[in-house]
Amino acid sequence: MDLSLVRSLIAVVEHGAITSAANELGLTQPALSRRIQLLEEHFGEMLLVRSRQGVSLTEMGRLVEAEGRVMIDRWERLEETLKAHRNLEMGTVRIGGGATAVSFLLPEAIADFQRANSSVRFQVKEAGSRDVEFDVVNENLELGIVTLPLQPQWSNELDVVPLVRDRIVPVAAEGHPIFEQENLTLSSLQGVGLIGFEAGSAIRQLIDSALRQAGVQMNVLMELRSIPAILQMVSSTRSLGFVSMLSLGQSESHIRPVEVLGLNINRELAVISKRGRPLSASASAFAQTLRS
Amino acid sequence: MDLSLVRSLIAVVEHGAITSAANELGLTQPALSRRIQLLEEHFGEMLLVRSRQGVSLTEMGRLVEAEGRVMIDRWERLEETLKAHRNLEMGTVRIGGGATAVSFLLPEAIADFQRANSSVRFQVKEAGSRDVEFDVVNENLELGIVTLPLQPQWSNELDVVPLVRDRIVPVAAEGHPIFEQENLTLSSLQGVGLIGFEAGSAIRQLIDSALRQAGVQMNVLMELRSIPAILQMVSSTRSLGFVSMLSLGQSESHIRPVEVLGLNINRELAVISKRGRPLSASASAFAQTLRS
DNA sequence: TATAATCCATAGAAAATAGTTATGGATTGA
DNA sequence: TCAATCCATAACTATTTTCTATGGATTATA
Repeated sequence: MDLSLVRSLIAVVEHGAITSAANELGLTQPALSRRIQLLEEHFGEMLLVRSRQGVSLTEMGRLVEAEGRVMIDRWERLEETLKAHRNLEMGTVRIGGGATAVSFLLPEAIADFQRANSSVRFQVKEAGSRDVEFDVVNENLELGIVTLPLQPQWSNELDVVPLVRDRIVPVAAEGHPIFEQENLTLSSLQGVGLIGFEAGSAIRQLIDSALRQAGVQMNVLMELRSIPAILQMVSSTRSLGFVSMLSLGQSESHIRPVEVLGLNINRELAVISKRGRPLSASASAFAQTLRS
Repeated sequence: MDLSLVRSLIAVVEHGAITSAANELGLTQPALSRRIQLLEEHFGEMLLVRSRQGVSLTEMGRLVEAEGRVMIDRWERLEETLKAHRNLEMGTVRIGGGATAVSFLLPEAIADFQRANSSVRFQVKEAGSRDVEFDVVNENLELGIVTLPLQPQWSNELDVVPLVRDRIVPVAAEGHPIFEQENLTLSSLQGVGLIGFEAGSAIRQLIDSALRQAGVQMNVLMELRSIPAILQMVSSTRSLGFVSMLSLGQSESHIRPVEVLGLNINRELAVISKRGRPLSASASAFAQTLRS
């Protein structure tokens, strides 16, 4: 199953003689002669007709040559493909992240990256941090952006690179009565209506535990998955929401953070990848981009 | 460019571990380990991630595996194809012959042959004997059925197997006045109207030289290529034709040979093939059929 | 007609490659 | 902690490939 034997055959056919083909291949004539014999032995067929004025293909030789060219071409194409991946001229980055990461970190990072490497494609999956961790561990995703800390069971299956420190703040629409009050404290939030992330999500757990710790019980009116939906709801129902500062940055909305004394919910986002598994060239390059 | 290395990779992937794959392949673990390393070296990429619980593919490994399966499949298909040709389950016989051979020898022979080897295809070229010789010498045809003798210039480029001795006879339609005469002699043909083969064809040359030798001058009314056309003309114009006995054998026509004392035109048909060039299995088998 | 030249094949030696045995490091399970 | 189980490495051996040298056969040339 050695394509280089087929390649020898093709060289011989193109030169019409073993001797001159051997020269080109940097072999001696007996060596090349032997290689053709090996191929003939393998297929159990004469492939060349030898004569004084060189050689020519038999019918079976023609079949082997034609199919051999295809196989050699595929082999070379495969080499090219691998090279292209190395040079970031090809490739797909499979990355997952939570709502914040996918909506407010990735778009810019991907745009940056594609400016330099326009041929690399992206598959982005939005899911809860724990789901993303699962997918990375199971190699469905190469990279993930998740809220720390990791699930302990997987912490030594993953490589973790801290990415950004993020703050979760209560928000309300401009003109909401809460902006009238000065020196808001935690207890002022008692019983206030809240639009939250769905139960079980990492960010929701952070918020819940922070409020529980402060002894505040808020009134969860609604649970949503996406940040834009939450902001929309905050705006139209004139209730409170908790969202990441990252999601307030650029958008020109009338939603504004509410300063509450003593309320400080922080989280850390990190890039994860499966430990011990080398990243593809494109994923590796993108992870680099993310970190800067 | 060794597909057996790729095959090793695939075996390893399927077993999930080098050690057990090595067992199946009848190799030792270090040997198989080495083969994978060779493949990795060739492509300049890690293809497997090694860990305590076996190995798994990298992204690039996946590419190599997928493409490798295709290439190995093609290689095996090629082996099958050659085997099929050997077993006459495939193949094409390219054969040429003159009008008589193509119309009156080949149909039956091909039918016989295909009864036993239904998958072998035929490409039949009808041409003058000299053209057929040319095509066989130039390997456009594998076999030819021609009138002997060969063109001397090619006689040592061709293998010749005599096939059948054939007689060329004058023919006329039943009821033609010539059948009234008894003891026809050559001189009775003097000036008689003749439908003949086209000038230059082997059979025409035979007839011409036989008549010339006998000192008879016939009157060539028409020159045609195909035997059915000649017979048709003989019938409708009520003139004489010269055709091979072979072409009168089976057909139930009202054309009958005319006995002329002292007129004996014979020719020998032979199967030719290019000397020193092995016939394909199907051509070889068909040549065998022809001879019987 | 002989002679030289040019193919390809073969034989035996040399070189290169691939495989085996033996061993070690690392991780997992008992 | 120990044994077991992976894979990697090293040194040796076996096999395969290539090279050198040669010969047979055919074609061109003297």
